[in-house]
Formats: sequence, C-alpha cells, structure tokens
Amino acid sequence: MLRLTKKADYGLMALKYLAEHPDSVSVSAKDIADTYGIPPQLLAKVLQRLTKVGLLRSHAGMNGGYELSREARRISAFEVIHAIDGPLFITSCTKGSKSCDLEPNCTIKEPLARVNESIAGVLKSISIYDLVDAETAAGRSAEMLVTLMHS
Amino acid sequence: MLRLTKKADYGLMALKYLAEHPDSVSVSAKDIADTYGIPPQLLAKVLQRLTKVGLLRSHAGMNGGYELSREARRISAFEVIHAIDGPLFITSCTKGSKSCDLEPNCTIKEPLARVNESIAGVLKSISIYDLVDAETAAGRSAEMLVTLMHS
DNA sequence: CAGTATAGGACTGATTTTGTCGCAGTTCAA
DNA sequence: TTGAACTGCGACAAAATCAGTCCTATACTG
Ligand code: FES
Ligand code: FES
Repeated sequence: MLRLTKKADYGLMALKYLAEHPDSVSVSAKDIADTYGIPPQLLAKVLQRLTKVGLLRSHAGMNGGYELSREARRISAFEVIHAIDGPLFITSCTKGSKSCDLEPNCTIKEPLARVNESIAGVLKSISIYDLVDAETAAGRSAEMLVTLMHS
Repeated sequence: MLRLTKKADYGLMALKYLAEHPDSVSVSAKDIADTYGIPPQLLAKVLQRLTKVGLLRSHAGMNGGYELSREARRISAFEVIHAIDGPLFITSCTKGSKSCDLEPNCTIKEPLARVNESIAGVLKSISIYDLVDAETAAGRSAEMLVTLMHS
C-alpha cells in the first residue's frame, strides 16, 4: 500500500543526482541511467515529463542533457511525484474525473481527504536538497507539519 | 498515486458501518455489501482477513456475522489498511523481503523512510470512530501529529 | 436436517505499471 | 555537411497487480 511507482522513484533519484552534480552543465539521461542501473529509455521519459512541467531544463544535441530549473532546495518531492504519478489521492475513487457509483453511500471519502492533505504536506516539506543532505530532512519535516496542522 | 486499494476502502467502510451499528449483535457481510452496493464475496474476503488479524470477531451460522473486536476508538485506519493491503510502503522496493538490485546506489530510500513514518503516523492517528464522527478527526489528527513529531 | 453464514483456495478478466521500439527533431563538432 | 549524441513522442508489448467470481468445505442455528 501507499507505494511510490518506480517511475517516481527514478525521478527522485535523477533529481537527486542532478542536485549532487551542479558543476556539470548538463547530464544526459543515459548518464544517470547508467550510474543507477535503470532502463535508459524509461528514465528518459521520466525526465521528459519533468521537463514538461518545468522542473528541469533540457538541452538536445551532443553533450546535451538536463539541469535543474531551480535550486534543489526549491523543488519538493511532492512536485516530482505529482508530475510523474499524477495527482495523489488516497481514496480509491478519483474525485477528479468520475465519481464512483457508491458516492452517496460512502462516507469514508471525506475524512480520508484530510489524511491526504497531511501526506501531501509531508511530501511538500521534503525538497530534493533534503534527499542529498538527508540529516536535515526530519527536522524540517516536523516543523512544517506542525505549522501545517495549525492552519 | 498513493491510492488505497478498493479492498482497503471496502474494509474501512465496513468497519465504519459496524461502528455505527453497535446495537446489532452481529452483521453479515452480505448486509454491509448490500447497503454499500459492493460485491458481497469480495467484501466477505476482506472481512475474513480482518478477522484473521483480530480486528473483527466472526460468528458463523444463521444470524451470524461480524462485530468489532475492540471499540471503534481503538482501531486505527493504519491497522485496517495494513491488514488488507499489506505492509508495503512508499519506497518502491520493499525493504522487508527482497531488496532491489539498485540498493547500493539508491540513496533515496533512507530519507523517504522518514516520510513513510510520518504517513503511518497520520494513519495511526485516525480511528474508525473518527470516520463515524468525522468532525473530530481533524483536531485529533493534528494533536497526535504534533506529539508524534516531537518524539 | 435445512438453511444461512463464515473460511478459503483457484481462477479469470481488467487495469496499471514497466519497459521497449521506432522515428522525428536538435545540437555540436569534426 | 555529415554523423554522432542527444531530447521528444507515440505506440506497443510484457509483466505485475487488482478486482471480482466460482466452488467447496465447514460451522452454527433452529
Ligand atoms: S469509494 Fe467512491 S465515494 Fe467512497
Ligand atoms: S529503489 Fe530500491 S533501494 Fe532505492
């Protein structure tokens, strides 16, 4: 349950890699795929998607590749996951498109929406930079959560 | 993404139903399935699973059915989801059974484990009773979270 | 015993996820 | 100007997971 798709995982790994190599002007999908041992073409698609939503800047051609469009500190895990896996909804029926047939009966959706918000809050409080410098993540996460809950 | 399986949804709905009908000594799977319009046999399996892990008590035979094994306030959404959807967590590679092949390279797992804990915390702070009396859920959730984070 | 209910294994079909292939466009540098 | 090394897509195939059904056994009630 509640598991991230591999694509999202790949995306986070790639962004982390980019954050760790700010010196390189741009890194190709293949480079990242090779170092992590993940399917190059699949990673390429993930990175293309991240580019499309504006988290990355791409550069075609020889010595081309990708670079972060903002500093790692300003890219949240939520954005990445949202871009790749789509809007995260804990309820099995996606409220967005088509409400499920048990809508009138199901009273579980509402309270679970709050849980959803909490989770989104946690994810928003984690930045790519936090993945690099893992130690700071816990503290920041707790801080953000408290303020989030008081709002 | 991050969506609950329908089974887990059904399980939560059923438990909520049971919490709302404490007067009835026991309720059959069919009763619940009918009121919510979900496949009876599927719900039956879910309830069987919940019985197996001790969240419900079952009673075969005529006028048989299920009842909560504890008060609704003491059954968390986490337990229900965990029982039905299994222990798999936000990291795509289940740490429990078999570590994925990119284990040595992937440095993302660790920080994400914290996120995982936070989410589990939220789920643990929601009880079946909170689903019934939805208004209180938000408050309790926030409270629990803050204490959780400070531990 | 007859009827109703849980218990659970096996199985099929639907849906989602994961990964591949092929081709078109872009950039760079020899 | 040619070709190698890239990104950008769309379609597709393979694999895994989920949802739902069926069938049989067992337990309890009256
Ligand atoms: S399961 Fe669809 S509205 Fe709750
Ligand atoms: S994806 Fe398996 S260890 Fe990170």
